[in-house]
Amino acid sequence: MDVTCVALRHLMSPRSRMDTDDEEEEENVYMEAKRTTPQKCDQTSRKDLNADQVHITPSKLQDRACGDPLTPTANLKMLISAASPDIRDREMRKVLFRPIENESDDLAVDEHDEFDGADEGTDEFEKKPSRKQKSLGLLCKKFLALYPNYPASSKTISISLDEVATNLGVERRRIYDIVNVLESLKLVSRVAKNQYVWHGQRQLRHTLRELHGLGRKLRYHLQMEQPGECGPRAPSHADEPAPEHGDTGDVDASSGEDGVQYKNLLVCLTMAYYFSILMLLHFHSGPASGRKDKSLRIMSQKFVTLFLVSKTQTITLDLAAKILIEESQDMASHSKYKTKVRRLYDIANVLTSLNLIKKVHVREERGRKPAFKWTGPVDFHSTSGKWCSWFKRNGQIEMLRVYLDGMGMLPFPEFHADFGQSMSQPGCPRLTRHVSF
DNA sequence: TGCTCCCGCCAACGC
DNA sequence: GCGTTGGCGGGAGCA
Repeated sequence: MDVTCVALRHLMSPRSRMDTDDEEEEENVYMEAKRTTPQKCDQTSRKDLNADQVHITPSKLQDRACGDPLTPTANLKMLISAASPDIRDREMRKVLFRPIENESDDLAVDEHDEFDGADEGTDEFEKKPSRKQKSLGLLCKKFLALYPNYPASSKTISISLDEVATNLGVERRRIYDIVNVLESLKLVSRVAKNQYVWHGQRQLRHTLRELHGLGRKLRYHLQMEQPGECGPRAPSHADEPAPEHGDTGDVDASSGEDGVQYKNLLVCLTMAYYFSILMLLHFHSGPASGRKDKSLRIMSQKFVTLFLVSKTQTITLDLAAKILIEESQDMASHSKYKTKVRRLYDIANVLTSLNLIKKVHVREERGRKPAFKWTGPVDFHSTSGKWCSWFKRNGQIEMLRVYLDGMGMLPFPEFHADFGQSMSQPGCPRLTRHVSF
């Protein structure tokens, strides 16, 4: 594949760049490709240059991307770009914003994905864009390139679906597909008709922790271990184990004040337990009862949850579809199954663009089977010890919140806010006195 | 041939 | 009524 971008170290010596073709460079190319302007350079013609020619200010080629390290100006730009995420993003947008119809190969820099090779041929303008060029995954990459991964929390980035659809040269329907999946991971949230707010991956780990907690609660992990077994059981709380995060070991119940705190802690945990049941009922509303329950958003959350509770973190679409069909208690007709799988492909494409999963193959009795492997963060589900310090610092209310958080019971940001607000109202601690056990 | 998934119809939803 | 949202499945591209 053509090397399309340079690593920083090459800025020190442009000539060495042309001589190198090792894996490290490839890796840098890949990492940088997400942040810098993807470029397609005529590598072969450049290799033909001799040493003297390299030192001559090169003529500006029509197709040469502005970051081409052969020109001093471009070198400067690249240096600035490397130092400034904003500039990198802007450069990225310049390329990605081109309508799909004119798109040829800019995203082919990503050698790790399956969009590779979508750019072959020189007379792309004559051709109808290929299926790959119009894929949801590629579209999602373009969408993601519009916004920073980790925006400053003080900055609100609004997304107008109409504008995005126009900019990316696609129908709004396709943007809905992407936005729904992003919304499931809280990378965006809907604020009004046609209007979303971009959060980026700021809350991603938190969201994953919630989903992981939910997955454990819903016993998805048991189904992942026994794929041949029947589908998800309705959440039964009668035999629910004690809360995993209820580690009270750090609390000294023997001393006077701490003893009172300890009792309050138990009250809180009891509340939390019953509250978590209520939240489960809210979040996991059982059989698909309406349009909303079947939405791509929910399906995406459940799909991600399956990865999070899976030991191998590898799931075939087949298995995921089966679990999800069982869960919604649809009759597992072939048609329903196919539809579910289609949607999972959509979701998987977006998750792949987010680098949260990647496509792999698993060996089965009847040969290889396509599957997806989780490649996203894995160190998201440890809250042990955390809530005890919270307890000491902020009292039981805040601790309760952290506990629920650890259980995956605070599914929505607005709920965090509401919860925090309502629980901090004067007199709120009285709530604990209303609970007897 | 089976897998993958784009595309757009059309119904639910909400103002 | 009309614009928005999104479920759904036909069918075409691709390996």
